[in-house]
Amino acid sequence: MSNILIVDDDIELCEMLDEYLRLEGFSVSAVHDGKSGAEQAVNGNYQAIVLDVMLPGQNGFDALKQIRGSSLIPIIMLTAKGDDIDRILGLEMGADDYLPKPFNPRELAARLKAIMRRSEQNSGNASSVLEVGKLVMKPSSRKVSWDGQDMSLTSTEFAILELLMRNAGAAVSKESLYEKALGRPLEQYDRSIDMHISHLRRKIPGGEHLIQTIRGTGYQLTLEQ
Amino acid sequence: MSNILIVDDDIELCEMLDEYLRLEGFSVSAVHDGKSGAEQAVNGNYQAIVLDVMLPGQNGFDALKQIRGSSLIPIIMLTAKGDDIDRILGLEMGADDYLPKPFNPRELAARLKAIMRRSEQNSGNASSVLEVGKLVMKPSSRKVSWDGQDMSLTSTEFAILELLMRNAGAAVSKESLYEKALGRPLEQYDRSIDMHISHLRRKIPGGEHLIQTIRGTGYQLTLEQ
DNA sequence: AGAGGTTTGTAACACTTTGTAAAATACCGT
DNA sequence: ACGGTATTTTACAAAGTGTTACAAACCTCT
Repeated sequence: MSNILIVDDDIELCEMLDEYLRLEGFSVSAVHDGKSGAEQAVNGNYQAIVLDVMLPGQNGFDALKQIRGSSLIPIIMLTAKGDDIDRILGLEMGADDYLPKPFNPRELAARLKAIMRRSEQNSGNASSVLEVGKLVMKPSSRKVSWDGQDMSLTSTEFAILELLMRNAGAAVSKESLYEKALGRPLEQYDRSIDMHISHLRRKIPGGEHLIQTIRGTGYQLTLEQ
Repeated sequence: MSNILIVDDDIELCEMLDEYLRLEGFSVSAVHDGKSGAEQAVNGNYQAIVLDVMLPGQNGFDALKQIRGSSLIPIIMLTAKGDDIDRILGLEMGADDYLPKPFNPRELAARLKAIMRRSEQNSGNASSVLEVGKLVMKPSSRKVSWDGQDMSLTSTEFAILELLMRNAGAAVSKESLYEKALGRPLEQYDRSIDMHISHLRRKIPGGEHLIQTIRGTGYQLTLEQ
């Protein structure tokens, strides 16, 4: 059964969606402000979130950021006309899809199914645990272990390692490491990523083999040991 | 660079999209019927497909099915106004997204970026192993061994050897070695590939026999030992 | 076979990128 | 504001890559 959380202050809309989505085989809950939305969203009971941009108190963007801080749960944003689509879908915010109001509930159902299908495909291992050899990472609880032993990483090291693990076996460019892990573009003579890589290599046993340098390109996590 | 294939019989629309998507940093090609669309889509040169539902000859759904038969390339369907059912069908048939006509090109660009970002994340693809005689290469773990013994190659040497191994038994032109391994065009008096080949020959036991010079063309890995 | 031109092999050097220690700065909870 | 941690900058060493130069191999034409 797919549990959907709707976060919208329009109570009538929530009831209507509840009714329609139940017919489509979803199970629906609703809350009406961003703060409770963000709290509920990450409690692990839902498979997808429908999140309105305009909310009383904390707005939808803040809620989105807060949720993305600890979860990759599929999120559809309900936007007002004219909102900046690029930002909503972009890495900055990280929504999976959006739907401009007013919308047809059938379309919401279709998009919900689509993003849930995608996220199902993505997480071969349902519980969103990343595993590469003896390295195990749980992004939701921000824990990493090597061969069962917990290791302590700083948040930047964590972000970099997460990116590398999500692309294990393939090179990740420095550009995208800066962009996605540090949230800023790579500038000339900027060496921070190199420094963090250096630290990671030292912290992870066998790190110098695990994290390979692809000169002129970036870094890569090796798949086989 | 991201190559996009547009499959739509509306030539004006194609030109407009071409223009707009180029501004957004995509590289665009267009074909105008489903049959060529399906053929082009799977040739490996594109990172995403924009596919109209209404096409002369083979319609968009057939093309979609055909493409999905052999590729998981990201596909956005362009649907006619009003046909929710078609849209839903499209998503259930394995399109990654859809956009009802008429649409804002910005929205297409945003959705393209979104699905490409997703598919980039997904491709933790199975690690293939390349074998040519006693040479074994695992690109995902960046390891090469000769007769079971690991050898250490630099990134460029690795890239060149990978290309040669993927085309073992056939000549690989210097042009494509420069283009694909060094990521730049071959310029006059540029000898770097020759240097790297020289190093490779020295590092690989029996390298002078293994890597053959095809004068005036390029280099080739011999199949027999 | 030999002359003359072109392409390739490789050593030596020049330049670029990366590794990492250490210092400087930013950040955060108290 | 203070102390501790995290991150970025700086500086220099080490490794990798590109350029130059010349010798060797090859091709073409006579």
